[in-house]
Amino acid sequence: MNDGLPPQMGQSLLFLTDEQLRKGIEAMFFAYRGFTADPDRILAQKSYGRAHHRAIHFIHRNPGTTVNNLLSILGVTKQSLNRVLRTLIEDGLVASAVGQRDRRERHLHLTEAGAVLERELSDAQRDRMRVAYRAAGPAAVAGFRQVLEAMMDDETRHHYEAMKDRPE
Amino acid sequence: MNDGLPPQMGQSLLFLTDEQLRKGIEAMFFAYRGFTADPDRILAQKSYGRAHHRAIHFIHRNPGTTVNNLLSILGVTKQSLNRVLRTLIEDGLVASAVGQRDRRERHLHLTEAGAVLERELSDAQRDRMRVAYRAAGPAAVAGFRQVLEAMMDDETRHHYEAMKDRPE
DNA sequence: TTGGAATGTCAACAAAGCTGACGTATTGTA
DNA sequence: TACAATACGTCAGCTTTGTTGACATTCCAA
Repeated sequence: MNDGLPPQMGQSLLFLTDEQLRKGIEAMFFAYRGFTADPDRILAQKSYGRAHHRAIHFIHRNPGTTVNNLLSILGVTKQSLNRVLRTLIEDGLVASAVGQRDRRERHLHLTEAGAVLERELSDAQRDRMRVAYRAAGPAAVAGFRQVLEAMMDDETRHHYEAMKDRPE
Repeated sequence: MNDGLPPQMGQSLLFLTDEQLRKGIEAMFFAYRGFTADPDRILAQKSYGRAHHRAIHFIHRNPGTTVNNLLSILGVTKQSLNRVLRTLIEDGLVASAVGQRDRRERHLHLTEAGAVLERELSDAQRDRMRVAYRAAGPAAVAGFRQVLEAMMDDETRHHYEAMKDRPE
């Protein structure tokens, strides 16, 4: 649609044509499918879903997080999270501990079994990521991260940056 | 976990540490939420969902596509697609035409009303994409696309590339 | 001590995926 | 020309994961 750009526009803005943007949109859609494919296969075997994966991931990254905090990271309702959390607690993958300072709060941790599953899932997901990173190279990876960060909502980016540099 | 790399590894592979990969994983998760947020708001007003958006998008990109082809692009079952397609046809956004060469096939097109909604949705999604692209710059965008393409499944990448350079 | 915040639970519902089975029209082939 | 395969649509039923709304419990803090 915006092809046939005026020549004086030069090459520098070609990446902002509708066509380029559309390619980026489709790349996001197709890549996200690959991104979730490997964990999905593991989860299906254990009758869990993506929601369980997300809960496990962010509890692992934020050990001792409260339910409310997890809620705002994941961006779902407490009822929805609660259903997932309940099965994880019942199955002994997540431990819920009453808060010390504020006993209304529940602090969440992975149990050993939970950590095992977390590792299995993140290994699978990292493997694909590693292949993609290696194929694209360090400069591409830096660009990849830059664009993704710029795509986030402000509040979301806040969450992302808050746990950005926490070493494992 | 893979921090404290041996010095002989140098800087060149630092982007493949578990920590870097994890950041990429979280960036994908958070960015995808932003990626879908704007269309989702528009769709919710019209009681449609993401599945409708995807169907509309790919019918727009592949006018005259058959149901089977759309199925393999979207990677869902025909029952699932059919439910969405039926409402779009009933609502007059999509037209289904019996094939000329093979009368078993149905060829799908957007109606004018369908094209209007497509434009509204893709405008919203492109706007966010444009802001992100502009913030990150052309080099970052190239890297972004490279990594995403490397993340796709082989079959998926095939679909992606098949409609890659079709001008609008 | 009372109001409000944090948490949890019950019920009901919707979107969107899945499997399996079946019907119909059409096409290609033996 | 029969018969098998293909393309599509549909019915029924199930799952995951999201949503609202209503309500109870617990507990901090004014």
